[in-house]
Amino acid sequence: MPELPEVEDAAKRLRAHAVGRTIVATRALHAATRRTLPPRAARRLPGRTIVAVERRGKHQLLRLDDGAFLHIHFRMAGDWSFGRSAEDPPRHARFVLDLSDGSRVALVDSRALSTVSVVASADALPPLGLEATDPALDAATLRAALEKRRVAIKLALLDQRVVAGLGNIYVAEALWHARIDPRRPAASLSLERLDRLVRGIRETIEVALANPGRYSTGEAEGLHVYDREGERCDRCGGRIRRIVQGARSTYFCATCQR
DNA sequence: ACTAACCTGGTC
DNA sequence: GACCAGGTTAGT
Repeated sequence: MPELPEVEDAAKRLRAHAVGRTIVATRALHAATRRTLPPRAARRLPGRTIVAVERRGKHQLLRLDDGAFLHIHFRMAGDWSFGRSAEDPPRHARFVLDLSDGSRVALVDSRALSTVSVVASADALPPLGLEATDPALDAATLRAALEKRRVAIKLALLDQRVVAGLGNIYVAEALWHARIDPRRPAASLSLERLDRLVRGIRETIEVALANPGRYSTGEAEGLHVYDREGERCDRCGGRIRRIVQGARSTYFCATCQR
C-alpha cells in the first residue's frame, strides 16, 4: 500500500498508536529485515520513547527521545498492523515493536521488501524533491526539476528527486488528468502542460488522501487508467493502453493524452 | 540509461 | 511453470 497517500495514512495511524509510548522490545522476524536492522542497531531501541512520527515522501520517521530516528520504508507491499503484544503477530509480520502499554505494532509485508533502520537524523534519507502536496510545487519548479532530463515524463515523475511521494499508480493518474502522453521527454513539456501536470498531481493525491485505504481494498475504484487496459477512457471514450516503460507498466489513453 | 536484484504470493 | 505486482538501488 505504498504511495504518498497510503504512507500518510499509515503514518497517521501509527502516530495515534505509538506516540508517547516506550519501546519495550523489538522483533525482526525476517532475514531481510535483519539486514537493514542488524541486532547491534536494534539493541538501542528498547527503553526509547517514540516522541513523533513524521513522513517525508514515502518514508516514515519515528523520532525517538534520544534524537535518533527509526526509519521505515514500505517499498511495494508494507503496512502497519496493530494489536496486543501477547497475541501472535499476524501473517507476514516482518518486524514487531512491543510497546509499554502492552500493545504491539507489526510491519506486515507479504513480499518482505520493506526496510527498517536506525538513522541519526532526517538528513540520512536519500535526496527527495518537493512533496507532491507542497504548495510550492508549480510549473516553474517542476520545469527546473525536469530540465536536462531526457527520459520520458512518466519515468521522471517516478524519480523521487523530482517530486517526492509519487508512484506507478498516481503518476499514471496524474498524467491522465493533465492529458499528457507518458512517453513525452520530460524536458520538452511546455509551462502550460507543466501547469496541467501540477494540477493533475494535486487532484490525484488529494482525492487519494481524502479516501484512505480505498485503493488498498483491491478494487481500482476511482482510478481512471491504472490497471484498466482495454477499457474505455472516462473522458473521451478511447481505449486505454498498457505499455512498458523502465520495466514497469504504464496505462494511458492514447486518444486524449498527447 | 538500462538491467538485475531484493522477496513472496497471486494469477494465468 | 511463467509472469506479474503499488519501490528502490547497485551494478553494468
